[in-house]
Amino acid sequence: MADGGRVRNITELAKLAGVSAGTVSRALADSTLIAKATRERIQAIAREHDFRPNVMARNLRIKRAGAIGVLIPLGHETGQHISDPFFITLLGQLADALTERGHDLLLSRVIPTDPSWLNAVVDSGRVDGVILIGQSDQSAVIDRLAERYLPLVAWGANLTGQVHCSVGSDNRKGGALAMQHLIERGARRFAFFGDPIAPEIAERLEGARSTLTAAGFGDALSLLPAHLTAETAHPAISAWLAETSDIPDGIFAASDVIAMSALRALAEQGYNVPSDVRIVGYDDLAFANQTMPPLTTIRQDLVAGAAHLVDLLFRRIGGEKTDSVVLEPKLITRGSS
Amino acid sequence: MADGGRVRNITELAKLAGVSAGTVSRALADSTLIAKATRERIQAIAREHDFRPNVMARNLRIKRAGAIGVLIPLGHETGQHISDPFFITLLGQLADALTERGHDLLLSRVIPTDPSWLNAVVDSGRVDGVILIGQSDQSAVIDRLAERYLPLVAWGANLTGQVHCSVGSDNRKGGALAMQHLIERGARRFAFFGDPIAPEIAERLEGARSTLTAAGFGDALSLLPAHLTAETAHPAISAWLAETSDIPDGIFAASDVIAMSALRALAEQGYNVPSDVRIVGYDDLAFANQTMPPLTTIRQDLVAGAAHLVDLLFRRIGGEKTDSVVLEPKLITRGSS
DNA sequence: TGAATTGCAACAAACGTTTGCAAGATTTTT
DNA sequence: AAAAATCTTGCAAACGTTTGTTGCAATTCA
Repeated sequence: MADGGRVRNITELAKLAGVSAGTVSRALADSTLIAKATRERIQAIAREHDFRPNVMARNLRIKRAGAIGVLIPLGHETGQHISDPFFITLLGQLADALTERGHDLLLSRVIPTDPSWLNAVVDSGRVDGVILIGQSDQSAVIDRLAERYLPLVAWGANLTGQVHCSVGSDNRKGGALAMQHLIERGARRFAFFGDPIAPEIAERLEGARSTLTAAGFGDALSLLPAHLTAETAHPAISAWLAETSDIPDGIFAASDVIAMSALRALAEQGYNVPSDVRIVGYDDLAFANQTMPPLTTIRQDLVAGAAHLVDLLFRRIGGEKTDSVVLEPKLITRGSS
Repeated sequence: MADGGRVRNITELAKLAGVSAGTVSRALADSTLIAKATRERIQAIAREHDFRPNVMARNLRIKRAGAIGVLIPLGHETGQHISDPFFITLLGQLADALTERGHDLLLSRVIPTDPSWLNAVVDSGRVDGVILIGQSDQSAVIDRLAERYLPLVAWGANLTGQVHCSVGSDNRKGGALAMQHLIERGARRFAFFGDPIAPEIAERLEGARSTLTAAGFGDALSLLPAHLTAETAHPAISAWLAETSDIPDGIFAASDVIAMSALRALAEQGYNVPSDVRIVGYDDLAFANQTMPPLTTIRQDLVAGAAHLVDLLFRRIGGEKTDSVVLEPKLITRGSS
């Protein structure tokens, strides 16, 4: 108690304890270089005055930042919002994993205007490493930085020839699984909802396409390639449905968010899911089994993904040159198909 | 281009430019104390070498942190997750508003074990101010800190006698609006889904109760007071519905997340919404008009809320002793009632 | 008892900035 | 042409830590 908050720095505390600043520093770090008696005395005084050493000064001296930058690059579409459930789910996992490792999470929603957006945060010295949630259309920029800056990992696609370390599911395989399932359920006219500008989405589309052609449905795949956020998906899909003459009976949505909007748009226009149209989503977010009907989807294990991201990042901070990780996607069958 | 990344600090750049470190510092800050010619020359060199001054050192000297701590206190229930859509929606808004003001967002999901959890982050000097998303059951702890630490604002309830500055909707009024609406739609047996341990929820319940008694339905309100997260709500509600003999025909859920789970549980047990049961939620999150049927709910304007939070915070950082803000809740009528 | 070892704490130099002050160079004024 | 005013830059002291080195006592050893 006493005069809580009086002591502003380690030197003042030292004066109070009648020792030098260095001794206080060591004492608070519980260093055995300081006699146990004085150590405990100093710690007691610190506790009494509710003193905590300034982290910034410490970090400056130590040459570490104590924080990890988590960036959400919104390259192609500024409308895409940080509150996208997918981002958020991953973010939550990251927050937990990072605090567990004693690091803070510095969140930045960044719209890459000039190509130095990434360097700005890296070179500022505020962070010990960077986790990118998604590559957007910035894969080249990321690669260029990755050549000189090790502690950087990204959620997303693992393209051939890619320099930077990524974690993501096997999107091609995921796309194949989804299409396979739709075919098995008897769908014959297919559609893909999603914007292949993002490499992940492009891969999902590729997987879907090749499965389709392999099964002999070569060109039965329509495309709604608009960039679909939680906000824009529903009107876009409604409009598309209205103007499309031959409604598909098997829809593969590039994300659960899109799938959910499709569910709603279809219901509004009087179609029944799954008897008229079957839908498969992607991600298996928390809400996927809350929809009506519950959503069949391709599961990406975000818990494992987040764990991988921070594990790889810390190994890279330690100097290791880690390889990318590709997670196995899994079909979760529910009511929508 | 050249040897990108060579220059590690301002002194090296100074050597390169043939000037002193101080001059470089001023030049990069575009201070008119430095001749325009040298200023531009130095800036050019800095650009060429892709140099950015170390933010940590700068902040230490300047005595500011350049970051705002955003804390999510999970007092009563560790199970509640950061990915709760409500938290996230607010978080996204905050991220935007803070970066706009040139501050980083330091995210912490904190489980208050000992009562110094708040002091720990405040006294560490890592942040210029703190925004709490929700008070959980820690109102007393928050108040105690608020007495000595000005730059602190919280989303949540504005209790009488409360010391700390808060932003939130008029929960009592919101509760009243919801109940009023259910009554008008013809409901006669009411239920409240939510845990009044959080002060906000308690106020919503109070508002609902007093409206009910005023309308002459004194004790027609059943309570499902379990703590309801996105994960736990559905099973809890399903169980409650199964064991309750006289199902209510008007449900007021303390949050949209709970309402959504209720929608699903009711559908599964064969009830029709809104003809059998009417439901009103709280929050008006993005997904509220995506449910089937779309959710009638009490809207909290989170965009305005977030704007208020950062505005108040920065005024407090500037030394002003601001008052709390109470937002007007608004009934949004949709298909579920 | 004198020398060698150990334990403890103080000193001071970093970490990479910013900024008040002072000094040298240039221009303006009288 | 000398004095005053103005520009421009360098110097050095902070900011609050951590940590290698040094010095002094107290202990152990021969």
